[in-house]
Amino acid sequence: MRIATWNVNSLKARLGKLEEWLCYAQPDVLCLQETKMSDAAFPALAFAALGYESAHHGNGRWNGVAILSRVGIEKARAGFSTELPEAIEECRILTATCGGVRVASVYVPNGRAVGSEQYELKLAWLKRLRGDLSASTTPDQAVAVCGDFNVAPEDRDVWDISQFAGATHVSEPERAALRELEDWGLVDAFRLVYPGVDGLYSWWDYRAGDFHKGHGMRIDLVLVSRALAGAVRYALIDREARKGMGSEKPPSDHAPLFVDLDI
DNA sequence: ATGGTAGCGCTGCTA
Repeated sequence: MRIATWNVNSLKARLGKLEEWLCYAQPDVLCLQETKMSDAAFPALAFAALGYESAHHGNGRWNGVAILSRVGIEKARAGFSTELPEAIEECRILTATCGGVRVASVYVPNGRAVGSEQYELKLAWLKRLRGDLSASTTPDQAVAVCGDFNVAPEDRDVWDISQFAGATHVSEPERAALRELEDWGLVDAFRLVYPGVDGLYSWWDYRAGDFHKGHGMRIDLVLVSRALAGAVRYALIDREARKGMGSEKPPSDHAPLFVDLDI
């Protein structure tokens, strides 16, 4: 099974590129983030034409997550398993069972600035995610949590850690919240494949030519449960898709990540 | 040079 994740930064703006990418990358399951779309506008028919069933959770202007699957979608659930005020969940998580794997597409809040109200919300959201996982499944089951975590797990996951003093995405509380997910029983699949390779990123700021300078961060992750870790065969961040694939329209600021599992 | 770009949508917010 090839499972992928991509923050598309507006599905409406990226639909053509996404269709093209589906045709050559051939994922079995794809988690999308930042669709910036309402459920009513979600182009399910376009995906069905390519052989994908889909589910979407979005309100329109901000956030929005989706799952596409050509190995079935069952028991789709928008939001966390227990009700929370809308301001906390914000259309940032969608979970479904695809080909026997419980898949979550997550868009973790950005956090804006360390110590801000939004930063505290980010930490609370990650804690909530862990609570949700332990309430609804176990690491002995096939689970994959995929998406834009807005956290770089280690210093080597950013282009120059000295440029990030006091910044979000690298702060210790954020990393600790991510480690709590791993302590529950999730493994960073990309690092299983590239344990010793630095300089591999999934996001680059649109500004200042950051992509071409190699000024990026690895914040898009596929976390697999212990039950699946042994099945990880290959992983890749598709930097070509970040280049724009020859189109005039700008690409997303994120590259897609896919992981191949022997299941 | 305290900058820069993109999306949404029409004003300024979010990233």
